[in-house]
Amino acid sequence: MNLTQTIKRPTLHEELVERLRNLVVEDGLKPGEKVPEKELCESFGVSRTPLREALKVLASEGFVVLQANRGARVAEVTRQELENTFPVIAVLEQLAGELACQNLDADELAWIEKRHSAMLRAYQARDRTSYFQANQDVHQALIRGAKNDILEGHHKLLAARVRRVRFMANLSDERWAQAIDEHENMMNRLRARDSGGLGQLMKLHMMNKFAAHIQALDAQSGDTAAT
Amino acid sequence: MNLTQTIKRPTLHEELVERLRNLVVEDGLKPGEKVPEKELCESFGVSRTPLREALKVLASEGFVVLQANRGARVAEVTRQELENTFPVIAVLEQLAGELACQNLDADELAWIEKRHSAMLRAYQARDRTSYFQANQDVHQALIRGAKNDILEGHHKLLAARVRRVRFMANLSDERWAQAIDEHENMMNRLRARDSGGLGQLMKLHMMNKFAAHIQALDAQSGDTAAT
DNA sequence: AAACGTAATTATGAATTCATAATTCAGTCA
DNA sequence: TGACTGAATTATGAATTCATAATTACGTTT
Repeated sequence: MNLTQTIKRPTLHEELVERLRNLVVEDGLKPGEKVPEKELCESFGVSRTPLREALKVLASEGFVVLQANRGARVAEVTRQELENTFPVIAVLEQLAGELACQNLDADELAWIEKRHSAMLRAYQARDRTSYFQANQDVHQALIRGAKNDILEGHHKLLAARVRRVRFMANLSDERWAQAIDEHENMMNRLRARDSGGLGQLMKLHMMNKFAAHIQALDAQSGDTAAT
Repeated sequence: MNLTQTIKRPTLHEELVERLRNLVVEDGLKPGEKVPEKELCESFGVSRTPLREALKVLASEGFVVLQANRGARVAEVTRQELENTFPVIAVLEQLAGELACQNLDADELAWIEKRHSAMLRAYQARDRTSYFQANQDVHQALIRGAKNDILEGHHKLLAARVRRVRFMANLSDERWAQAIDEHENMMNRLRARDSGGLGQLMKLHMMNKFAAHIQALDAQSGDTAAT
């Protein structure tokens, strides 16, 4: 019996990092907005010290920007940043695909098959919410399956940063069909344990996804500019 | 004329992050060692608040480990971590190579040629220190040349984490010759602006380098175990 | 009324203080 | 002697305080 396990009591600032990051990622705080130290302190019931510690961490992760003597602002997600982030995520997914082929165990593969099926059903029903959930589950399981903490950690951070841009509405019928097709191919490569092939496909899948997003962004800003 | 440029006065904790990270990377604090808050405070002439803020950031970057109510320890570089980090660096360098081919300007290319030549000369003279410097310059310039801040930032962090392991002594004659050969090939691909080719080569170059390091590590620990 | 300058207010970075958890060190008993 | 107990000490996390920079509010001048 292992008695060394301590009671899981995360320190205050760690919890705050989580909650603040969520606030930023889930749009509780809008980009460019000033982070209201005082209000957050009382709403969380903590003093400024741990909150500010958390802000320093968030800043190093790129979610907020610190200005000397002017506090923190929620970082804007610029188009430039998106265009820089996407290819990095893509190569990380490529690596994840390669490693997952080698390291996935049977249980994990079964789970992925299950979520993949759920994703297909969601597509048939044109249920965007379920689709996105299942899709994210598949990708996450592939990353996990790579069994590489460093890879997982960096991927998670980058993914969180782009998740702030709400892409769900951007999914066109054509792109959706294409994405489904790509996922089918990925599953085939995975079942065959073709690591190079899966890696290539995942990278391509990501690049296609991102290209679609950028295109949608452009169309959007074009609209806005025209108005 | 741009008058919006502010006087570069970095905040205390930012400076501390730099200095502490350096201390860890450059081995001023040994892995596993407890981080002596008090001494560092007086040696830097600051109070605990900014120092602890810096430690939180270092922890999120993986250089130190925080234990609740037991302060910070310098993170150990485990073999597992090295084996996980290497492939991630490798794919980032691959991407950097691809992007650098597309985005390098003439000045940057000239600088790389210069440092590449210096590297060759250092090899002829078997001058390890100069070789490592020139080699690092080349790689850094290639990363910079990719013109992708996200890529650069993540690469820098990962590179710092493995730099803590002192590999210089591990360079065998065979591996050295091979590395030089790989660099020549890389330069040829770069001159031809063959982005896919350079990417492939850089990834391979990294994987070979890392394989050699792991081998050396094994030999070393084998020795130690035998003694 | 608009623009400027100055005082009041607020927000921020950093030092200090405080409560508590961890560690050290005696002293006790087997 | 050596393991255990419990008080003394130290270290740590978090709250509070403090000095100063930034912002706002208010008069003054034109």
